Formats: sequence, C-alpha cells, structure tokens
Amino acid sequence: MNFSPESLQAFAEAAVQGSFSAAARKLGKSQSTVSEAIANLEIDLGVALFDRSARQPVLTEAGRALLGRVDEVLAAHDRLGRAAGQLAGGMEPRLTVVVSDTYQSVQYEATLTELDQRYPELEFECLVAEHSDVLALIQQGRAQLGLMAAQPAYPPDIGAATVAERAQIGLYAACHHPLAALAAPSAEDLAGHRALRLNTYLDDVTPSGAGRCWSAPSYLLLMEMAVFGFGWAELPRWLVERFAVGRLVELPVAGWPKSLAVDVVWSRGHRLGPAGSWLQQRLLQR
Amino acid sequence: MNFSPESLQAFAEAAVQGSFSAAARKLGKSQSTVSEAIANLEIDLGVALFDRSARQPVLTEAGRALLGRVDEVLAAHDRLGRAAGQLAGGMEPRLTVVVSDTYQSVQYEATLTELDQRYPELEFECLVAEHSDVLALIQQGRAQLGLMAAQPAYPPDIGAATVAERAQIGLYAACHHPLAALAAPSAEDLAGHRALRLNTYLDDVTPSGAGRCWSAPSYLLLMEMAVFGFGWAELPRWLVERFAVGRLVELPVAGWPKSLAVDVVWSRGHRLGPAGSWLQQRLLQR
DNA sequence: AATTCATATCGGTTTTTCCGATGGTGTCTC
DNA sequence: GAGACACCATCGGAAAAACCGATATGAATT
Repeated sequence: MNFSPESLQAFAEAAVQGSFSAAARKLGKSQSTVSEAIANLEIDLGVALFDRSARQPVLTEAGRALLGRVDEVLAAHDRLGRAAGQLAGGMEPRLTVVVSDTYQSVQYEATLTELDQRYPELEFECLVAEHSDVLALIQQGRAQLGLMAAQPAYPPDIGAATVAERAQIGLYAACHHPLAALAAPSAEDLAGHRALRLNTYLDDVTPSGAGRCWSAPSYLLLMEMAVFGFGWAELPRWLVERFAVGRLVELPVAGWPKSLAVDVVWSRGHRLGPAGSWLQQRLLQR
Repeated sequence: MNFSPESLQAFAEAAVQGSFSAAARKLGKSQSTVSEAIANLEIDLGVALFDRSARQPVLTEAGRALLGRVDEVLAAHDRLGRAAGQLAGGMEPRLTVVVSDTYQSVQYEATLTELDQRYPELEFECLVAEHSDVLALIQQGRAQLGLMAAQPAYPPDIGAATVAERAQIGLYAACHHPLAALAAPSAEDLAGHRALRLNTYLDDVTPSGAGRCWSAPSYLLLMEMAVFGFGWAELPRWLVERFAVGRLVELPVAGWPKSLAVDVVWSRGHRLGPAGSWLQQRLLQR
C-alpha cells in the first residue's frame, strides 16, 4: 500500500501524453523506467491502468478514475514542496495579526486578498482584541502585527506607525429609538438614555455612568444590542454601513462623528518575516 | 523535490507521538529507520522539522506548518489506495444514472446520500433525459440505471421493474392565471388557454394542439414558464412543492392529479457493479 | 553518580530504482 | 509484402535507497 511519487508521476504523465516514451522523455528518464514504474504501480494498485492492446496505451475506466486521485496526491505533494521552499527561503510559517474592531474596512479585506495572492502558502491568523490587549499579544509574540487606535505613547519595545486612512466613529441608535426622532440630540439627551459601551479585558477606560450602561466585549455585539433598541452606542462607521444599514441611524450630536487615527504596531524584539513586513508596508502606504 | 511516503509517514507519526521510537514501534520499523527517514526528509525539505535539544523532539514552527501539508499528502495517498482497493474488488469506477424529471423526490435524494455514505469513493453521475432517450443512453452503455415513466413494453435487452412509490402529476397554472380563479375547470376551459408541453428529442408524444402550445425540454423550464403565467402545464407534484410553492396553484380538473408508475430500467447486456445493483435494489424496495 | 529512555550514527544487507540493450508488435511507406 | 519506424515489455547489471542491529551520546530522573 505504498505508492512512490516516481510511479505516480510516470502514470500521470503517461496518461496526459498518451505514450510511455513521450512521458519518459518529458520526465528525463528512460523508457524502461517509466514502463516498469507503471507496471509496478498496477501491481500495487491491483488494477490495470492502461489497455495495451492498441499501438498506444489507452487508459482503462479504472485508470481514468484513479488518475484523478493520483493528481490529487501529486498536487498535495507539490504544495508541500512549495511550502517547504518558502520556509527554507526565510518565509515565516505563520503570520498573526490582531485587529481592533475599530479599524477594519473594505481596504483591509482587499489587502488580505492581495496577501493571499502574493503568499498563497502562508498560514494567516487574525485575532480580535481591544486597546491594551493588542499590545500584550504582540509583546508576548502571539501576534506579529496589530491595528489599533493610535496612542500618544507606546512601550519602548513596541514600534508603531500611523495609517493614512482614519477610522470614523459615529453615534448610533435603532431607528425606532427615541433619540432617533430628535433633530439634534444634545449630550443631556444622550445621558437620558442607556449607553452601550465596550468593556475591554484590562479596563483602563472610564466606567463612568456605570450601572445604567450595558457593555459587550466587541463592537459587533454592541451593534446588535443597539439594533434591538437597548440604547445608543459609539460604533465604527464601516461596521454599521456593512451590517446594520437601515436598522441603525447616526445621531447628529455636536462633535460627532469623530475620526480616529489608527496605528500599525509591531514588536521591535521579534523581527518580521517577508510576509509580515510586506503587509506592514502595504497597510501604511494607503 | 521528491518525498517518499515512508518519510512522510514517519514524520507524521513522530509528530503525533512526540517520539521517534514510539513512531517506529507503531509503524513496525526500527528506530534508526525512522530517525534517518526524518533526517533525510529535513534535508529534502530544507528546513528543520524537530527541535532535538530537549529529551523528546518537539516540532519547530516550520514543522508544525508543514505537518498539515504532509497530512494532506498522506490523506490523498490513502484515498488513492482505498479507491484502488475498491476497484480491484470489482467495484465499478463510475455509476451513471439517467432520470426523467418525472421521477424524483426527497426519497431519491435520501437514497443518494445513503449511496454516498456506502460508497464514498464512487464517482457518481446523474443525467436528465425524457422518455425514449433514457433507454437510448442505457442501451449504448452511457448510463447504467434509469428512472422513467413505466412503459407497457420494453426492448428485449432492457430489464425493468416498477418502483413502489408512484409519481404524482398535476395540472398547474400561475396564481394570477385566469384558470386559477375557476372552481372546477373543465377540459374545454383548459383548451381555451395555452398549454405548456414537454418536447422530447425523439418525439413519439402527440404534438396535438400545436401552434398554440409552448414547449420546453425539461419540466423545470416548463414550470418557470407556468410561473410567469404563459399557460398551464402538467408538472410533477414534487417539483412544484419544492420550487414553486405559492407561485403555482393546482387546477382541480376531473381525473387529475394522475399518478404515474415509475420503472427502474437497466441493460441486460452490461452487468451492474456492486454500487449499481445496490442502488437498483434500494430504489425498488421503497 | 547511576539509571533510564531517547536519538544519532555507522556498517552491512536487502530492496528498489534506473539504465542500456534486446526482442516483439502494430503502423506506415514504398 | 518488405522494410523502416516508433512503441512497449523484459532482462541483467549498476547505482541508490531503505532498512536493520549495534553502538555512542545526551538529557531527564533517582
């Protein structure tokens, strides 16, 4: 039950060429090698792959059926070889990016598809965390790159650069929420209704007005709560436009929407691999 | 760029066991064989797979990444072996069934999922044809089994048996069609509106009332035309209930709906393989 | 320090792979 | 119909590899 890659290659090539000799020439081996390889493969498989009664061998039905399976094996084999080649050439085996819900956009996804095309063998991982959790994940080496709201200062082992595009944060409430009816809600109007706030795991954020306010660990959950009318919330504009258009309305409060600078952050300790530094550059050059 | 299955197996087993010796015992080979196989694989791949500084070898990051690829190769390898074993054991490489739109049902699909579970390596093909085309495809060996409206007699080289479940054929029109408003439409009422008929390729069916009637080669197209209100049509009940419920209404004409016997047909010349005869039996025993 | 269990390495045997040469067979040309 | 030609199967020997047992070494454990 052990099929050598040489035999499989010989079989596959002979099948497409329709000739053992042609396959041998293409593979740079002698004709007898290909002939014997296929004969041995037929013995191992227990099935005749070619009908040799004609001048040129033609695939049997079984051969036709098995050719597909053989191609799958060879394709997987090739992918393994390519992946190994990349790794041997210094490519990092995995790239982990941690993003805050705050920053994301259509451009982010376009960049990822570009990353996929450029590094098809790369294992990519995307984590979601807020604020200081992003830095923690990067410092401990769990992630290589982060996207988060720009901070005035970073720890010394963290590198950071600001993305050109700023994140838009607006105030939203459900269409049927009382605040939605007001032409220009004031800060007092907001205080009169329940607020929906993000609760980070390491909360350095003001838990002001606690008790009345509801919280959730991600903007997505927060948005769902807003859609159900539980209160108003600060939400990234792209998130609403993407998933809650028509169900939430933006509240025209003075000073809103805010636009927030977004930083790409990385660890100075762990050096980025080729894919990581490409992605870093790509995110910054927008 | 050629990785022997032995090396890959040794690597994969060592990775799950966390020990070369344990892998060797499991694979029935000597410890040195596994050690050398993995060492050679590392040379071929160009990357270190294990970190040997500790007592037991632990996967490197590259090894962890490549293990997935290796598993894919081995899985494809196994599938090839299983498929070959089936073929060697007399299994047909492909089963082609030709059905008429007339017969199909939820039970047909349930039977197919059962077929998939029972013969996971089988290549299955489903053709659609009407009436005599079904027999032609079977006679020429293009298909092994057929499902069609029961005929009073068959050619001598065709075997046939009747399925227990009968197909229900009703008269349908769009909800907004004039006929839909009638409490009990008569045959004259029908004649007063355009009929939608099936046109088989070898038409032995009466093209009566031609000129006025529109036709299509499949019940699905016919049904779409009925949904758009182009006329009334004879349609299999399952098709309407599945895809046009609420958009078509059944016309309560006297003598309708008809119930039609369905036959499984096969060629006496080509013997059925295991999967074919299983499916034949399964279709009949409902 | 001794024990234990693991891996790496080495020499030798067996197996597989590969090649060139040879012979048989169907096809095409003259 | 004879000959040339291209193709495939088979054979013998050489090269490569897979494999094993024995041995050395190294890291945890006692």
